[in-house]
Amino acid sequence: MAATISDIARKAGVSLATVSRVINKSPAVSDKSKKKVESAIKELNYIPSAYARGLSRNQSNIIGVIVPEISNPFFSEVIDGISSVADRQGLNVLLFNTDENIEKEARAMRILQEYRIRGLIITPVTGNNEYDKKYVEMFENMNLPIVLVDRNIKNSNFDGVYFDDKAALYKITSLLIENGHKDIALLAGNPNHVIAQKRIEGYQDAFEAADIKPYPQNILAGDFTIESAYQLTKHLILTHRIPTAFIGMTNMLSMGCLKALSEFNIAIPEEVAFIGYDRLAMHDILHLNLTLVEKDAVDMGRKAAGLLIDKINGKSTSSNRFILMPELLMRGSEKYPLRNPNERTFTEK
Amino acid sequence: MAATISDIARKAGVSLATVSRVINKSPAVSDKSKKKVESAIKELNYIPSAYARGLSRNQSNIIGVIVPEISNPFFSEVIDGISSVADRQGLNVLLFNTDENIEKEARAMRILQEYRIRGLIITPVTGNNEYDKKYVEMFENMNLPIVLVDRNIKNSNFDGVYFDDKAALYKITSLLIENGHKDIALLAGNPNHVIAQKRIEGYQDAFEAADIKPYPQNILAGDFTIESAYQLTKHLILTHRIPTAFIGMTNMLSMGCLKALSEFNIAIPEEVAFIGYDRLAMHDILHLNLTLVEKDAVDMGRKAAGLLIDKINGKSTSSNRFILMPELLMRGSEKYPLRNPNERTFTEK
DNA sequence: GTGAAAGCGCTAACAA
DNA sequence: TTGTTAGCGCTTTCAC
Repeated sequence: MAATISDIARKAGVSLATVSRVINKSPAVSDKSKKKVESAIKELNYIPSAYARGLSRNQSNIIGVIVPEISNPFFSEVIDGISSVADRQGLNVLLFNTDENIEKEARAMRILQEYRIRGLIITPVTGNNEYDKKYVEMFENMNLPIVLVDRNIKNSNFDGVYFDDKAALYKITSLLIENGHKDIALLAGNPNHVIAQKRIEGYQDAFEAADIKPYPQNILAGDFTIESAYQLTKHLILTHRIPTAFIGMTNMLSMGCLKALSEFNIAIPEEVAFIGYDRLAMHDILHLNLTLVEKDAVDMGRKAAGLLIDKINGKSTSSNRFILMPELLMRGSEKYPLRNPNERTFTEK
Repeated sequence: MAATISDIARKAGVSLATVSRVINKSPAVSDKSKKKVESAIKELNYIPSAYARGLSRNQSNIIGVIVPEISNPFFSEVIDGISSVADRQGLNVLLFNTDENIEKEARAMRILQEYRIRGLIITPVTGNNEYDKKYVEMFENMNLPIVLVDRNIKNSNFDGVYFDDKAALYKITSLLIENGHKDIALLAGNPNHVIAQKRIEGYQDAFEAADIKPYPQNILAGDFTIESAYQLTKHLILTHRIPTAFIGMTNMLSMGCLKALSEFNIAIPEEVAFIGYDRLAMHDILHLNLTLVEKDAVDMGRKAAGLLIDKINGKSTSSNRFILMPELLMRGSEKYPLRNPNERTFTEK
């Protein structure tokens, strides 16, 4: 059995209260008592119980972090950012991975409440529109500081750190249009998701602003996996034609699309233009000088944690929502292609 | 204030014990009481306190997970594997990221002890040989089920899930030698680390077995970052010559090396052979058909969690150590190059 | 500067 | 099947 505070008190010849004061660095303790207590602590290798403390203070040091896909680099970087800030504040991170699964999410939320967490940082599972309405109730019932990351909940307005994806798509699309593109494919993920909808809007708005009609079949709908983007791109190449430009709506979708392009040896930017999301190590490594929207996940995590901590401390200022504006990193892959790859014939590998 | 068990008892007109029984699914409760309790729970939105339960049971449901670099895909996948298994067992994951920093690691360990965790899964910080000795004491003093992942501690023998990196390097190097290579550069990370040492041994043993003397300057020592591998490769190319083959000892080192090769437009496998670690999405995407050692991080995480749970349950079988044997994924990049890039002149970009 | 004692919310042994 | 009660280890008031 681990040593308890009374073991220390007995050993040091003082009361429980004094030991507690030493542990909590209360100034009102004589140096002599303090010394005695400290050496007893060392001797018995005493480590206070988070449970006893939590119970008696009726408060925890835990924040909950719920992500939908921990092995996605975006989220592991978000966690990195959160964890570094939380650490500095003496808050500990209880982590849950939902795998985009609503039941898992609900279970995680429940468990976190058992831990009486101080606050919650969550990227909610998406794709179930029915469920979206329940979030609002659920979150409000929890009566807990909550910060969302990257995904807002439909028809609601929770505090959080978001990225203006609509603006990003608008910017990307406009840039391409300015470069002479009209035939622009969009790897659009699952269009039932808010994520996708906002971005598609941005894409369409840019066309509208330029007074051009986009080809509806250029919006390649599927899900958010690499595989889906890969298949859709391949299908487009084999059965239709190759547009002059591709847009990857997320890093996963970009990867799938790039994979297909590479498989057919379609060169960027000589044969097609490409603009994606997120700077990935692989781009640099391969000298793929892609023009990109930069989305700094670590920073988003840090900001989310900062926001949460402010809320925990009641420092809820006017701005409890960060909406990060997209910046384009221009590297040339937006240019109108020199050659038209449609003159070649493509057959399944 | 959250509702407590006594609120429920009062509301349901039963005793605390009965409520507790219902919560813990004890069978010895009449249907009638059960119903009453359950509806009271629902009505008051009662959620038991993990602290009170932990204190009274003197036990937690938490396992600690300590990784040195959460944004490294290897570790986020390990966490993915751990978390999926832990979840199924009703264990919650308290996560710490040490950033390869010993102080942070010590702090994490301390906090985890405050939570009276059931067990610990850790990839210890490396690089400080002095400190390595302390681990043994520290871990043994904690008297806690501990499972290491990927890194063992020097001169010790902790349970864990390891990968036989020495065998991997032996296999890689032998394969290259069989293909006619003699001039093989090894991106070796920091040779003070156990990780690096074992692998260098494998490399050297393969040469010895083939009765060839390796060039000492082909062991490129630095640290484990992409940048370090990039600089070392670049330096080798500019100041010495280009070997016929490169080996990346970790995925990070491979990336740095590939980046430099790509910068000089040195083609794989036409001009140099390359063998790396870990299948990364980028390889597929870019049709870099690299021959690789496969290291399944998610699986290592799952195995680690399985091992830990067995230890927690006292099912410590004979094998509390997994040493995964490397498998080579052969894709052609091991071949002896067709052209000799040394005939070109290389200048800094 | 120090100590006694009540209480945090729950479990579990015991009694009924 | 149910209830009573004594803790679990700590914090915190209050009195000294």
